Amino acid sequence: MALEHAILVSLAERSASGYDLARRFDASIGHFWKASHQQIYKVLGRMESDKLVESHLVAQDGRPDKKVYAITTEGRSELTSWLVTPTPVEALRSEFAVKLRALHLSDRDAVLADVRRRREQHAAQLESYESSAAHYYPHPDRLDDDELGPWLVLRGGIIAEQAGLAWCDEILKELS
Amino acid sequence: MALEHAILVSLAERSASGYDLARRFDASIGHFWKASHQQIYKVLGRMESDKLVESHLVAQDGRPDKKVYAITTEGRSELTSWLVTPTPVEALRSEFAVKLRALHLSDRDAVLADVRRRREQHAAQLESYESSAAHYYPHPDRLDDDELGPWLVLRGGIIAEQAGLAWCDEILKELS
DNA sequence: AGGAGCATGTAACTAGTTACATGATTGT
DNA sequence: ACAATCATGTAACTAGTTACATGCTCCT
Repeated sequence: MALEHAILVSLAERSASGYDLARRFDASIGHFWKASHQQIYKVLGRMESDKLVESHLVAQDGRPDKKVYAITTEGRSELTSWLVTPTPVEALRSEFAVKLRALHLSDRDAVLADVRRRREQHAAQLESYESSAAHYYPHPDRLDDDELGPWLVLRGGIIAEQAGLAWCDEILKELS
Repeated sequence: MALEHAILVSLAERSASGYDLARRFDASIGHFWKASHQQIYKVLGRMESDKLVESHLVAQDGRPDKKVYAITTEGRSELTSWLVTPTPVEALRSEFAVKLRALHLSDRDAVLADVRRRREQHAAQLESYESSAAHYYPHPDRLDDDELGPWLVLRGGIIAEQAGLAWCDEILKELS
């Protein structure tokens, strides 16, 4: 399961509670790996019994206690060996492509509206990635060692959104 | 569940057995929606009890009998209403992006080898899409009504593979 | 008084994967 | 003799989603 590994990556950077992880997944990593808090709590529980992570309770004032998880030595070695295994190409699953393929059975205006919606979503996501890039990496030609990975991931997001946008534009050209 | 709808699209074009569907999913639709034969049989069973499809046995000589499924009127109306509902943007899940993000914890050569592998896979897939396009749609400016959808889907595949390739090249440039 | 944010979870369900199981025919 | 193709499935498991559940504090 890759969520486990995504959590290990995140905890390797900094220890965190389930709640913290859920927020991190909403922000940075979450663009490439979504996870709900329910799923995170469940997986953290299993990871703890597998000794990949360990937790200790931290009392806070004015806020509920939190259970802070840290990666263990075992977790780190699991992470290291996962990092160097070849990654299987992920199967892309596109409901939209299935609908588009059935265009001749469908309603042209409905498809058109759907494509326009998608186009706007791609445009918005692209803009958000680009402003992240400008904000966090103003000098992409001079990146620290630990910035290169995140930067390249962000570039991947930008490239993917541009491609999504280009596809929508091509569809719109054909349909309207 | 979108597999149900992908099956309905496929059966709306032509009736088929579970086995036939599995092969179709391996070929055209499968580039955008993978499904194993086990899963297809299971879903077909449910769809039959839901009256979206109906089957009859066809005896063949020299080959095992097959159960040919056809879309029902109810299936067709389900399909029609699904086709016009707005499509939620699919969350992209990239194990590769998670690994790349952890580049500073990883082995540079292993990542490099992985990226090269992915690059070749994208290149191979792109070539396969492009030869499909050249073969099935030699005149993309004069497409029949029922060809436009599949053509646009193929274009989406081409655009996505080009983007994947471009990303790999950018990573390779940074890493080597 | 009400909503947002902090914090943790359980339960039930749906979707998808992997392993197992069978058996005939056709081609090398 | 052996592998590939045709043909259909079951069983066990893993991953992920949706709905439900609780309770405190801070801000408006």
